[in-house]
Amino acid sequence: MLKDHGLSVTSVRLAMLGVLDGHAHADADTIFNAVFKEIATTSKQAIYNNLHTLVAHGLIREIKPKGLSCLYELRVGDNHHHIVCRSCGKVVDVDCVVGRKPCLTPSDDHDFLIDEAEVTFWGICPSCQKNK
Amino acid sequence: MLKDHGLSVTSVRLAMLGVLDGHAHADADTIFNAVFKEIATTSKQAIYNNLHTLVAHGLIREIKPKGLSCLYELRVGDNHHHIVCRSCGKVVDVDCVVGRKPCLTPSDDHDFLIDEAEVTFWGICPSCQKNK
DNA sequence: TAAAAATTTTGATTGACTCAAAATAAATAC
DNA sequence: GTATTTATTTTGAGTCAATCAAAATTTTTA
Repeated sequence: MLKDHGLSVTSVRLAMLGVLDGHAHADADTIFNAVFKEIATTSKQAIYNNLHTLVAHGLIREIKPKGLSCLYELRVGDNHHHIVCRSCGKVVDVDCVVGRKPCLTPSDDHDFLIDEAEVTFWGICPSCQKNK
Repeated sequence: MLKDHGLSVTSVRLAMLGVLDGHAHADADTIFNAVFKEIATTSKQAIYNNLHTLVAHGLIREIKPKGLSCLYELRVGDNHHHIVCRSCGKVVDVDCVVGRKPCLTPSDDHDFLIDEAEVTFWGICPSCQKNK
């Protein structure tokens, strides 16, 4: 997968992809800590470098719900959306509401060349509802 | 308007609302600089304090497109959406795609109690299209 | 007008993220 | 396989939006 994109295969990258495979919507710090358990010499900077590189090559997707750090996920290219808990910040995926290429058409595009519609649902997750 | 919400009427708040009235999607720094022209003794902290207070009382709305600082606008309660230019960061409003309470229903709510659907369209604005 | 409450100012601080350059590892050419 | 080139990683400093805390001031209430 990395080679297909002309990227070097490094232990840090493999570890990062492994972490994301087991933990969608992880932030840079979470990924760093998880990778650090395997590779004690790794650095935050390497994590940031690779996150940017992988995003640029479309291997991972970056989202940034208000109030949270950037989150990363392996699901790319399917234009799925997210529900975010206002209370604990938990994020879950939801398939696109409308169809394949969904809400790509706003009521008025103001002559913008639109390539993505990002949808974020906000609410309270089940466990935070209980704790209230 | 401020009094209706039990808030003190201060010169800084009036100036801020005036700025937002003339300039939707302004960030804290922009608002500070504009207010500073009227009230040379004002501080960034006062701006931040009031932005939070006004947001909490629902008098203004805060959005935070990825890569930009928090932006503020007077249009509240109508669940409108935004188009953001990937190149220059310009933001424009779009009315809700679907209707009054639009996309409030995702394909699967995962038992979240959802209260808002935030839609951000990403693309290239007309003037950035020309400069390409 | 005085007392109480809210706001503003001032200054320090945080934290995610970035920048830059030397050190190292991976890929390519021989 | 080894040398060379290229890409990645490490290290350390630095940025910037935003936050925290407390004293000073303004606004509101009595």
